[in-house]
Amino acid sequence: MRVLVIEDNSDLGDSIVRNLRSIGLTVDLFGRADEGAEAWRLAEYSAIVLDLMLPDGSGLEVLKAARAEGLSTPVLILTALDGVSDRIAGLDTGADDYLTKPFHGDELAARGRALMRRSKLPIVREIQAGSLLIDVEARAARVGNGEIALSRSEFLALECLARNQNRVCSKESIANAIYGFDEEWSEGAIELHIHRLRRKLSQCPGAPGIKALRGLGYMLRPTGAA
Amino acid sequence: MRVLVIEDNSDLGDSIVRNLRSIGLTVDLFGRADEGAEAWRLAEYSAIVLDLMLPDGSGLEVLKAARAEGLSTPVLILTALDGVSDRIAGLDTGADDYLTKPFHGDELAARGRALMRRSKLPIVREIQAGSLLIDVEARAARVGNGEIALSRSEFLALECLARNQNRVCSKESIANAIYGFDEEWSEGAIELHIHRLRRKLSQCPGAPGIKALRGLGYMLRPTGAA
DNA sequence: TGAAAGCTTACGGCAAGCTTTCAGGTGGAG
DNA sequence: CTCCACCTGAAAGCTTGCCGTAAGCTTTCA
Repeated sequence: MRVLVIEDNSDLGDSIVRNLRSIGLTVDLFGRADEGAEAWRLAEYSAIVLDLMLPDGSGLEVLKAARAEGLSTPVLILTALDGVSDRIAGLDTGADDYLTKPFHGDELAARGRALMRRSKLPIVREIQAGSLLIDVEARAARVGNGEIALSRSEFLALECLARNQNRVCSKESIANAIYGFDEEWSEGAIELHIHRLRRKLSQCPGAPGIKALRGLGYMLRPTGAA
Repeated sequence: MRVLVIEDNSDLGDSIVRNLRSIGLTVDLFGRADEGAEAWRLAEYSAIVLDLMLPDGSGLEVLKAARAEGLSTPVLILTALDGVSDRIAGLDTGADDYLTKPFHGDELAARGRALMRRSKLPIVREIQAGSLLIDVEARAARVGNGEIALSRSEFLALECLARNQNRVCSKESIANAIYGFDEEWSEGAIELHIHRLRRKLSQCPGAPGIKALRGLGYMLRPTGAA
């Protein structure tokens, strides 16, 4: 799941990013309103965190414009402690929730979760793929009783595959699940992650396998055998 | 457990903070009514200590507004010795108890404890994590019959982990359990607390372990082995 | 059969986490 | 007031595990 953060204060921005990442989200951070506007045209986000006080104009206007364009992603706005009017204006303009600065990291994570829960997107806490069960919240993958220890990248790749059962996941879409917007990545790295994932899955009897589709990508195969 | 203190006299405020902290609470201190009002919207407090004489208007009004918004946290108000009418008005407005200045630190602590005991909030007094039992009120951790001696920070960290079984606790959320709003903290310090906690837990056969999830945080593991 | 795509292994860099040490601070006991 | 025990966290060095490049091998397809 992918979240866009638009915040010019880099300390606060980093903290937000770390926090959201800690609950398993992939995060893109931008410091300016126009960059953010461009980003949400390019990628599909599950939620957006928007600071209203930005160096290049009010975040409000950008939000307004985006809603007019048909953006339906849930938006959480950040305002200064005393920006009551901003806050109200924000909610009028199409924000779904707000948070005043300063705030606790926990609070942000909780609001984020609530936001996504309320959104139309079906938030799946557990994904079942044959005998494989992925617990997104606990970041754990199980086959029967056995838990499979996965690294961050491996988990995200598997989650992407499991969310798209019987559909092909291109390397690019897997990369999008693992890496942020501006991070570089190579096909070799994806192949390597798939390789390590396969090795771990194969040690678990009954676990599904990953099939490669030449030129297209990968697919999760319901049963371990063929 | 976390407490909000709204008190403009900084000497008195500090004294209250020290006092409450000494009985194991995490405390946020604010000097103005509006700051306090924002704070209790943002974080979940177990109790609130509110001075009625504040520079920016009466604490009473703020309390009234908050109750109207649905705040159900127990509130303890502080009044001057001769502010009888204030006191009565306070209780009418939705305070749960009062204390006249000057007062003894002990008295404050005792009232605070009583307040939380009486609270309607579903405060969990005991948390079970496998063979580990945490008595929040008595600030004690037990495995079987053996009690584990923990420092304040260690206890709070463990409490945070135990409240979130099968979920990842980021270092930030653990820090939020230990430190107040404006206190600085370092990741190293959290790691250190976890380290000491682990050492104590490991000496107790059957106690759960703490698993590190690289880049995400920590998780309490139901059984010591596995 | 040759090229492209995918697979596998090896290796090194790097960041996260762990552990130890040390010093300052606080609180309680004498 | 002094002493002592304990709690706390900064600092430093060590360990671990993740990640990704690189290189060579295998498979697939034209």
